[in-house]
Amino acid sequence: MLEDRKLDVLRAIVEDYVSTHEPVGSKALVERHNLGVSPATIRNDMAALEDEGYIAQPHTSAGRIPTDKGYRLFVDKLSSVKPLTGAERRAIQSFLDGAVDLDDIVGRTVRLLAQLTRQVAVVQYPSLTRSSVRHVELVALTPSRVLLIVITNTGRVEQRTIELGDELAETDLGELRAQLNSAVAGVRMADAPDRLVGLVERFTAEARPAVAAVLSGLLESLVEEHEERVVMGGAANLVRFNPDFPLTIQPVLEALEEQVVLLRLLGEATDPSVLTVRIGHENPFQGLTGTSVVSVGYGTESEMLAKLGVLGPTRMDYPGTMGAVRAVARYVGKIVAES
Amino acid sequence: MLEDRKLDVLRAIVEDYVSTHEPVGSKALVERHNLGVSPATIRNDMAALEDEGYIAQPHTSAGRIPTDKGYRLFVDKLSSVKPLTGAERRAIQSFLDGAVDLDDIVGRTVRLLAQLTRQVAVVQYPSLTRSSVRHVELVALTPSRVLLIVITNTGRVEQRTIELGDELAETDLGELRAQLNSAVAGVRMADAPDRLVGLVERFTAEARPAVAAVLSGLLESLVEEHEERVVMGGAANLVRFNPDFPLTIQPVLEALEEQVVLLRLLGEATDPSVLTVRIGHENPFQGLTGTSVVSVGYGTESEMLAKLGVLGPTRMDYPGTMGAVRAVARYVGKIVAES
DNA sequence: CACTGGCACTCCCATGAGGCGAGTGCCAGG
DNA sequence: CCTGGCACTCGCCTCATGGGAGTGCCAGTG
Repeated sequence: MLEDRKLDVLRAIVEDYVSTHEPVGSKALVERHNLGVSPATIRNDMAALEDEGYIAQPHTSAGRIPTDKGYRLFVDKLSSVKPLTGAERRAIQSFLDGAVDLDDIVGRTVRLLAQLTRQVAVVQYPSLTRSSVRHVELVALTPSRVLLIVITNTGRVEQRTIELGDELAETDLGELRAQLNSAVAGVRMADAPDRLVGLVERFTAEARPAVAAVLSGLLESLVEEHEERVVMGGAANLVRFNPDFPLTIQPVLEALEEQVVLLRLLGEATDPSVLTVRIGHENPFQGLTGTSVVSVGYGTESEMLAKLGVLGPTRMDYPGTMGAVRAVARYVGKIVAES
Repeated sequence: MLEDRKLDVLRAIVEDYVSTHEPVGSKALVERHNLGVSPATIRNDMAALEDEGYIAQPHTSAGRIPTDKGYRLFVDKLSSVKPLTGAERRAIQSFLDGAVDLDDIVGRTVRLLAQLTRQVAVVQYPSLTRSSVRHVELVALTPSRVLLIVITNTGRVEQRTIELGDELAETDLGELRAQLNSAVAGVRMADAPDRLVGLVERFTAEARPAVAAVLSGLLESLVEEHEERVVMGGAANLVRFNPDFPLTIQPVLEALEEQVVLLRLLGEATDPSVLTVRIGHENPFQGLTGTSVVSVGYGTESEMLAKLGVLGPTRMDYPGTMGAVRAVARYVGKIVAES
């Protein structure tokens, strides 16, 4: 009973603080929520909550604000993901259905998430390691330089210029192209390297150095932990909807400019369909205290291709944000699977 | 004589204000620059400059700050582009030389510009319409579907899937590939369509429908007004090096998120090697008062491929910024031309 | 034992007065 | 045409003051 009410009080504090952005006091609390008890009683509960570390006072004799620990409890136990309205779902669908290619899908998703949550959106491109090779192309630039192009089934195109160090006859180039494609076309990126073993031996001794150069270039393209591309958008929301945020905005903006940081923010791979929420200090970076990240994987039913998420002040509307992130991830997953 | 000194005074005001970010008074002026006259004299000149609209007082009895008109005169008449140091040139070169493909070049250029100028950098991808075809590749996905890949001399790769509506034999496909390449390889995108006229007739009647489909796909790729891509970076600099800027930062951030706006900011096509400076209200957008844009074209010696530039507060170091922008544009032009 | 009303206390913050200092415009003299 | 002097303006910093919101504690009650 007492415990129950304490949790009610915590929930009320979080909700009020999120909507007003001001420390909330005992009197305001009983007025806005019908808790059925007097302010004095609430004060006792608040004192207890403070002892346990769920709320804090910015100054003596000010109202209370939730701590990271308080938000954590709120997210884990006191709130439920808020489903979107039908109109919102339809809007998402029609907005994403208009996409024409992968870049477009990702770009639209970022804008959509940013608009929907009024926060900063981060979307990762579908991982290369899980996609398969559709075609390998070789184009002679000069007799000793070759442009290597790898096309994946997710529509991504990887290219690199390779110095052969030696000349390679046009016929050998054609032969190599054919050999490469029959070896790896349709094969998953991760499995492709195995298929290339022993391929050098099929060429004449004089062609081998050049062939080896191409192979090693291709291997790099396939194996190399490709910097996973990440797109970010909605930075203006940082300022627009967070009037007091500007003070701490700089480290956040800096963080957002680093691809590596964005990737780490999205978190380690987990089950898709499980929302991850990192609150304040739980984030792996300095300067992101005061910032929370809501992320989730997306992909086909069977496997996760990448992640997407949203970043905003710890003082955010978690149920709503989580609902939006989850919904968008589902639609994007479907669209990527279809294409 | 009098006119000369008035211009000296304006120059001094701009320089001091840029470095201190504070209104500059007559006394400070004679102390920091050896103008050889007394503060009272300077005051008369300042009064005249104010009447003419080159400087203004934020409040009565504060120092003066340059107006947009003042900056304009400074840029046009009173300053010269500051060349970079040898160390800076070497740094640019080595940083850009490490790039492996077009995306990488553009990405590095943005980071470089942002770092060098400590402002927001904007770089446009080399325009497709001005580049030439390096190679056309056809890949049979199924007997009736072909993947068309166009590689440009600027390193850009355009792809599209084409439904033939009909089957095309592998030999015909090879023949078509050869014909296409001999027709358009090395030809400018704009001129390429002419070269394709009459090409259909060289194929057998039964192959013609499929060939025609490929041709029309290729024509679309060549002619279509491709959305010009623009990349932006260094938004954190807005906050970092402009302590008072945060107040007006929001409209700027919003503008920077719109590709279309970025494109318009870089300005209409002009001669490469001519630096464009837009100061404050000269920019075509609300909310960019207080913001200046320094931009320039880049490309090969003979023609301009795209533009790049930098955005910052009107109170910026114009000579230095212009020097950096010009130098980076030259190097990028070279690199794009070589690759 | 949990809840309540009352009360003294703390401390933030808005308000306003006062003083300092930087800078100006103007003027008379060189 | 330049200069030194001088009165004046006005932003800003500092300090003191008062109001108000909120708290903790305590004694009283069902």
